[in-house]
Amino acid sequence: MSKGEETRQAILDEALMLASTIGVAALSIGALAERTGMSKSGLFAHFGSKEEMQLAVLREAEERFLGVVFRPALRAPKGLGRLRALFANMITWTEKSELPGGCPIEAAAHEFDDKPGPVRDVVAASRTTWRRSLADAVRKAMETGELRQDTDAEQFAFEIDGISMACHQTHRLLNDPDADHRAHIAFERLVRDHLAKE
Amino acid sequence: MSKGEETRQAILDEALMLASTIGVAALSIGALAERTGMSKSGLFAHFGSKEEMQLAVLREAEERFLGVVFRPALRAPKGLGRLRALFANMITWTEKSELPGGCPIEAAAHEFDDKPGPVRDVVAASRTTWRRSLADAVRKAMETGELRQDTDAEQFAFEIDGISMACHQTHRLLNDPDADHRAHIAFERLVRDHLAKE
DNA sequence: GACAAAAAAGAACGATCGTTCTTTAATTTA
DNA sequence: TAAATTAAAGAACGATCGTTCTTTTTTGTC
Repeated sequence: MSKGEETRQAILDEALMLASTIGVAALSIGALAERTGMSKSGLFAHFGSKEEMQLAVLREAEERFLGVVFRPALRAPKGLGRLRALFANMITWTEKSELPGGCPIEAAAHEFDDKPGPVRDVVAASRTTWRRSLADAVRKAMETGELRQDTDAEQFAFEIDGISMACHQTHRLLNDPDADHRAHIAFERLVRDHLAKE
Repeated sequence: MSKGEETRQAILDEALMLASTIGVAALSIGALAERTGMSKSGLFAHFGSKEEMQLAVLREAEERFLGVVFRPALRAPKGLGRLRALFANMITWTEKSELPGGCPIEAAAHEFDDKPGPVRDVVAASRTTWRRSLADAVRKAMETGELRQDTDAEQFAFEIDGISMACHQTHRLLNDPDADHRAHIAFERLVRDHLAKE
């Protein structure tokens, strides 16, 4: 890894932590430069524009998300077990990744949902892909016969996402330590409602 | 209503629309002044500080929320009917209120969850109160015998909030017109799972 | 170790930020 | 309508924003 790539990675590490707490939209070149001990122009040169920096941060966040949430879940047995693993990883991923303020993609989803442009496109694509991954896992659990055949996989994914967001808000804004527990209760109710008769 | 109050209200009207699309944190005195056709200093004088302006916007948003979501639902029969009304109003309230970018409180909840201060406090209090209102409605539906006695009202409120957030994201970021429909399906599944045996 | 290439710093730009003054205009009260 | 009060404008402030230059330093290659 060349020196350039190395510092770029160091910048992104710091940027992710910062974006986690203040959001992607509020990321400023100056603040990030100060955090990394660089000059504004030196840091700027790595991206060429603020927008490119935001895109790089989101791509990095997505890669980490996949590495911490999606890929580890593939080791779980295909079907309901894997779906449970995906959900559990989804709930805890920011803590494991030392992102002190929650998921940057989730933050960006709110900041850019009314702001057309490349950043919004990347965020929307990321969430769409993730929804599809969840729905695929649900369908696998239908194929194994664990979930009912008339299960609506997209609806299932929709509800999982909702539980995750409620958990996030309950945990981060309302400071309720029971948030994760509530999330699991909600998830298991969702599963039970779609369980195939044994 | 004096001239001062009148323009202050006009400012808040515009501020809410703007906050709906760009968020409460991104609200700037200058942009708001331009939108209302006022000078920066003239507008500024109505609040005294940016933070006070943000607080005023959030208080105004909450008041409208209560006026569009909560109070109308009180006309529905106490119990499950009222709970359904609360949920339905919750889903559609920003459209009815001509807030083109969704709920400003919801936006602020994400922007300020890691930013201690009066704004965060107001947002957190608002969400807590709303959760409590939902839980109260659930308990009323238990008293009427419509919902099971062992229903966890706080858990119920948690899940309603999740459905609402998933709906918001599905609608606004993913541009899926089925979002509201999915939300209602999720809600009715939630209700059915807690229905008392007839 | 010399040389080319890459990385970082430094300085400056116009713009906008929140805020503070002073001055003018509009409104309310007497 | 005159006076007193309030509302709004105007100008300026230091700070920060993203970005563009030029210059210096560091890195990789022969």
